[in-house]
Amino acid sequence: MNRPGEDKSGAPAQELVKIGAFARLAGTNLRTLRYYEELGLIRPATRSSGGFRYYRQEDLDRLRMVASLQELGLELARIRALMDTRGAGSKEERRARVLEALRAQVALVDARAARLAAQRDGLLRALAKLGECGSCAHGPVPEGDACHPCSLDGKALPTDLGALA
Amino acid sequence: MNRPGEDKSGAPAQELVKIGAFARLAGTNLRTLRYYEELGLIRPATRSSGGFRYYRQEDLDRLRMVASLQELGLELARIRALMDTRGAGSKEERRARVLEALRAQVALVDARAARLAAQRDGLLRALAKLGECGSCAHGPVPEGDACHPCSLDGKALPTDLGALA
DNA sequence: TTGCTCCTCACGTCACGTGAGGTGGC
DNA sequence: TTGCTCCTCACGTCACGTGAGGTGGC
Repeated sequence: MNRPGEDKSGAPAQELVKIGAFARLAGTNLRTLRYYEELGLIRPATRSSGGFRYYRQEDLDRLRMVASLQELGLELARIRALMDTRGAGSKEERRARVLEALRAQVALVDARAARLAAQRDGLLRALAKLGECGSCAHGPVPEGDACHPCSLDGKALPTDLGALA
Repeated sequence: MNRPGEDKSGAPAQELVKIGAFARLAGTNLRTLRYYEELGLIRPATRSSGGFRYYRQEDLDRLRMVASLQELGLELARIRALMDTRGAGSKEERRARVLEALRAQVALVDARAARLAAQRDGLLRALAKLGECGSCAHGPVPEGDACHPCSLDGKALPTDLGALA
């Protein structure tokens, strides 16, 4: 049960760190590293006979790239697919794959942003309408009457807030 | 085993529909209705002796409001909390609670939008940088060298794309 | 009786968080 | 030997989707 990376002279063959130190270096945590390993994203360079994971400093590059791509919103499966095909094909082909993935991500982000904008819009509209209710003597009673249409202007409430107001 | 809502004369006391019809009326599906019931958001007016759910047309109002609030991005637990306190307190208090929830939601949406904007920004930057790589003779070899810093300008690649390009 | 509708589990999704219960390493 | 670190399950999250296997209702 000795730590790996040591030859008989006791000199470390490389800089190996346990998962805790590695996580600290990378600004992440143990669970995430184990999860990434499960997904095939990063593996420790070796394991001790007791099962402890040992990482090389160089593995940080790979981990940092995963983190970077994740910050851009890519999901882990996509990131894995991208990294799996590293080294496959020519330099041009590899670049094309990355470009493709990033462009697809831009489209995804745009779609999400559009949804959020619509939500914001609906929220402001509802907020404005509820502002008017302040001066309205009507309104649903506790028993559950709903305001639709609005007693003030006869139009449906935005997003059917009728029953809530 | 007769359907509920019928008295001895066989005349329906109210308009009762089974879950399938109700889902169709509401533009949703069975699973969602059952899930909402589990969360305490909507309950069928009654059940047949065989366990079938029967809904009133009027229950549509409540369901539509859940759907509307969900479109605004509120999570179901929040929606439930809002609807649970309906009828509690004065008209003003109820209005204040709704206003509060909607304002909190605006803040949430804004935060999400900011994150998306940052992602979009990072994506465009990475895309631009990768564009330059096309004319670069360097680049990581299959064995795993990474481009950091960039061989062209000596600066770190955006979002650590170095190992990918 | 035949179908169509409905029922209740219960697993899967995504990226981890959070224990529980138990050992490795210096 | 004491602690600190690490190990492997395994459940929980959120809003359902998707079967499986079985019955209700007209």
